[in-house]
Amino acid sequence: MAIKERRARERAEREQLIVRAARELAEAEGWDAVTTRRLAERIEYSQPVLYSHFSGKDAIVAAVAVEGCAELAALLRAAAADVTDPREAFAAVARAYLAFAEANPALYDAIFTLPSTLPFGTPEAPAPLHAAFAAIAEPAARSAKAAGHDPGGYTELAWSALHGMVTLARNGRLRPDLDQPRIDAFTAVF
Amino acid sequence: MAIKERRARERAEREQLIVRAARELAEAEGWDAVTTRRLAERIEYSQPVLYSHFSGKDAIVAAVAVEGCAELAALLRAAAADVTDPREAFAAVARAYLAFAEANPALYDAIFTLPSTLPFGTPEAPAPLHAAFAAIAEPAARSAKAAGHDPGGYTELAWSALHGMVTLARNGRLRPDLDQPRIDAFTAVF
DNA sequence: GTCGAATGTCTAGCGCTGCTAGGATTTCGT
DNA sequence: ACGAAATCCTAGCAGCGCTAGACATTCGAC
Repeated sequence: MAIKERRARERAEREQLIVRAARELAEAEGWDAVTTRRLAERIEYSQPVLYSHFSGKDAIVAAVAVEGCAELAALLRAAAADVTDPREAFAAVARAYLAFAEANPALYDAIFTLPSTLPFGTPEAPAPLHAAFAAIAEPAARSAKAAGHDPGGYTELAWSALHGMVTLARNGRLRPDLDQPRIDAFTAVF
Repeated sequence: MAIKERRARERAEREQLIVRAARELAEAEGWDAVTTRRLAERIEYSQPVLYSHFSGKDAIVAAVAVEGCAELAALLRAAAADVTDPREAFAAVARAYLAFAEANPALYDAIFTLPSTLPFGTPEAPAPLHAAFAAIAEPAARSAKAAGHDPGGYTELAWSALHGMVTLARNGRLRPDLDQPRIDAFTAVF
């Protein structure tokens, strides 16, 4: 019985080892550099071992994304925790979101940009996905209401603006000297 | 001399054939399906012929993107052509932009989403790139000014919101039932 | 028309990718 | 110690972007 538990523990540790290796390699060199061979080497197993834990490379990326969602949710909640004004709270959430994306580009891509097998927006989605979305949507909705707007469209528009800023800036399509004016415009609007 | 011209003409036609094949295949099946083998088969040449026209697959995608920029620019200019009110003109541009993205997902990705070798935002960028960006930025700036905002940050924020809406919606991260409220919110803000 | 040079196109193959089949090794229970 | 179960591995598949050098075609000169 103790053997079964040790085995399960080792298995879980190895799974986490794979997810961590993928994440670190992606942040260091981009997702293109995350190959099954490099992951296998990094965890000191052979390639097929990856497949005893995950259905494929996509599933590894999805696991990294789920981990990232949990962290993002926690970060956004913390950003808004001591702010009572809804608009100020959402401004704080927005700044935290942008900072997260800047600090964790590969994680951000895994969650929001890369093709994904994760069931976003469905009831079956893992809890961290719900948590991350709620951590954006709830402060956004409160801010919209405080400004007299209908929260539905505004919430999604605000998130779209954040996401657009992240992705266009990263692709070199936005002017770096307009970073602050852009964020100021964002907080003025939303 | 006439032989030289015929050769140049044939070469240009073949180059255009490659770009068209890539574009059609991408729109039909996504960029993942655009492989050098499939392109070569489709234009009825062997693979290495692609490399006598383009430095690599990236360059083919870039050529598609440049073509798409020209079309987008023309479309956006046409959308705003008969609208005198700056805010209405930009609303029309926004709708045209969203419609373009929806009608041409692969083209949109080639321009705005995929890693690119194109020198966006530099003086050396091909004219269609400048034209497409100007066709977004100029109406946006006029709309911002008409509303009493500083155009710099607002212009880029507006574009970020559009781009965010396109990409998040495509990835299934936005609610389809909020499509219209989201666009209404956009035009109310920008 | 013939021939050689120039130009263009091809086959074959490289290194790399994600993934799998089946064999080899290790662990566990008796 | 032995056999079964679990785990891990090697080797290899099909596919990817790209390249070297061989082969084929076209062109210009005679």
